[in-house]
Amino acid sequence: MKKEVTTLKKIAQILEISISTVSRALNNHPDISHETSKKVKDLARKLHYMPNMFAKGFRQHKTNIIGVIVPNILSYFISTILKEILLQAEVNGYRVIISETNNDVKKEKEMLHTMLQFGVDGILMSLSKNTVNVDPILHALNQKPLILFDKVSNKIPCTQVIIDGEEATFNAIEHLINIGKKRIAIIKEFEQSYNSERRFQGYLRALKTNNIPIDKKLIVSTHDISLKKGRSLTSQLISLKEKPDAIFCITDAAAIGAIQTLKKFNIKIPEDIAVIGFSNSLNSTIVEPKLTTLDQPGKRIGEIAMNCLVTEIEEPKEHLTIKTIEIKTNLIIRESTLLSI
Amino acid sequence: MKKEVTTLKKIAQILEISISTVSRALNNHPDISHETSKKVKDLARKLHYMPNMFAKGFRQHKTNIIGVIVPNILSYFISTILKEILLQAEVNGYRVIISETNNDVKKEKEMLHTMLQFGVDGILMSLSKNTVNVDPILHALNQKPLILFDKVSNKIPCTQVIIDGEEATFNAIEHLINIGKKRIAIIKEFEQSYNSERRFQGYLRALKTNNIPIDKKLIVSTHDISLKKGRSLTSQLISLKEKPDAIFCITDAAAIGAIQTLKKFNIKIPEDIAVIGFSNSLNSTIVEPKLTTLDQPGKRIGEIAMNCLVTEIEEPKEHLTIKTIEIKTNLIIRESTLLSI
DNA sequence: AAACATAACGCAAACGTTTGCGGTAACGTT
DNA sequence: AACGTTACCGCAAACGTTTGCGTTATGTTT
Repeated sequence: MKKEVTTLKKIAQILEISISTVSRALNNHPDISHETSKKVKDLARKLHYMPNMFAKGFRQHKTNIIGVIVPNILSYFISTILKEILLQAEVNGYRVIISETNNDVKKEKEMLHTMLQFGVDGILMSLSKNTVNVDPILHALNQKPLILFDKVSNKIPCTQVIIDGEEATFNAIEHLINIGKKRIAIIKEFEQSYNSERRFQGYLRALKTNNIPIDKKLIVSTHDISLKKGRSLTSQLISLKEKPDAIFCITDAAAIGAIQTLKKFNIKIPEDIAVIGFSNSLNSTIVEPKLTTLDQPGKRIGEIAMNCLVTEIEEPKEHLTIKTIEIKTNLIIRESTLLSI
Repeated sequence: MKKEVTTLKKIAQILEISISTVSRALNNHPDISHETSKKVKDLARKLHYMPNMFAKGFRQHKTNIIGVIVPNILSYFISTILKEILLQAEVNGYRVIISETNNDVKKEKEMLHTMLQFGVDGILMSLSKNTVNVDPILHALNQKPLILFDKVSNKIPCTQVIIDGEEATFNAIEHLINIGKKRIAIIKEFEQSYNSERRFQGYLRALKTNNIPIDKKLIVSTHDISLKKGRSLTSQLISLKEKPDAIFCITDAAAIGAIQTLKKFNIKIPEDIAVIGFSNSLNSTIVEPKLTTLDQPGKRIGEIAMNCLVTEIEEPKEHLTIKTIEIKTNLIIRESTLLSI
């Protein structure tokens, strides 16, 4: 199992030169003659020399590891982001440690601590659902570059990368209005959800802009949005005296639940009630009718977040970088809002 | 940004004792008096002491990092495994570095190299689709504990954790036979896919056991199984003179494609043609009719793989551990095979 | 009282790498 | 001939931690 490991020392001994020369040769230091440089490199290759990352990281206080903390790895959207983060990390010569909080604030704090202790060069993080005390994060931010994505908080002064949910929702609602819908319901989360709240703002603005009165009965909220909640809240909506003629859900899962319930009660989609989701998840094209939804470009988020982080790591500023990058998104129109006129 | 960092040295200076004593105190070495031990620990806490992992790993040649290499992180099944790996890693005090190969053999080799160079304590790996040259993996296996899961190869002498696809498929096919199906088609991958091949063996055995002749026209293969391929291969199947009365797909995605095509041609599911998939993915309950499928307990795989690896790391043997752990799975019967008799 | 055991701690080396500084030789310049 | 320059290389310290061994003081046994 154990293998003889080649070090600079060994190479130096064989070649009868000093360790420093070997080190410099391998790092292309100009002080080394082309001849020795070549000898060293050849031997290093032959002996399968691998620099000991620990000695290296130990010396130069740089680990080339980036920590990523997300609530739930099972989410397709998150996976998309992770995929791109991994790619960009590789391109930039970093490795990635991933941790999951499962929306547990205590764990979130622990993971943050572990990562710092481990000496990551920077942190990419998506907050868990009920992070109220941001002190641990501020503390981390004080030590290493940290960037928030998707699930963010305006209480934390750092670079944040998010989807422009406000405008996205605005467009989606206007699309519903354009196809003649007037009683547009929304299924959302409670106020503490940043994303939900922004989407709700877009909903309100679209209605206001188009002079449609706001009916509080058409605004329903839940703590844990899901397919099941989509179903139950939809039952609630269609039992109203004045039914909605469209339902906007801040999540594809909820939208699919809505569709299932509507079909169960033989309500025609989109003629009677149109449905829009949010995410452009895989399921949105499997469900029938296919779901109109808002694309969530996870790739872009991952790409931007990672590149911002690398910049902050490699070009450290005196003061914290505070900026919010909002990524525009597209409405993908499918059968659930496609009126065949 | 930079923060004063507390080291053993600093604590030692303040307390006017030696560094070794501080180290031992924090590591609960018996040589240290309870009194000093307490003083040290108190001060350490007060100064937010964090052991420098690099100095530590450097000293004891142990990183407490485990490398995970998978073909594609976007797969729900893989995500499930990863989720459990992360959990078990945390429980056992390890951190996890994840890399994606995207089924690129060259990248696979690189990742392996990087991980070894980085000094991971062990590797968990799922092979990419077309890994033929296993030398790099053998080389890695020679240096550190390595365990394969899901996508494995019998050319590599190590612990392997897989789903018992043979028996699973056998059960699925027998289920089809039990509901009266006789011309059972299979949509699979070409021979080089280990998993596909094992499932195919189960298919053959089930037919043989039940004295059903094998019709080669009902066996279709592809290199890249997917939803689209599920569609096209199904069109191919239903254009046969003697149509199948059931289709078994080695993948949920392909099965959903099959369902879509069957519906398009107004073929009744399951009366005319029944469909079974493999994975119990999220989509399998969204599609209509809901898909009968085989559960893939990713959680179990992740759990077992991780625990085996930890054992191999912490209790090293002289010889390589060679064993294959096959996890049984359940048939989940849903509408796509539910004949309402 | 001598010999020994024990508890508690310090010394110093070691892990593999990087790097500032200094040194040597060879050459070119006045 | 004396000096400056350049190219190339080695010495040794440093990073923070662990650990074998040595040391001291104290207590215990004969």
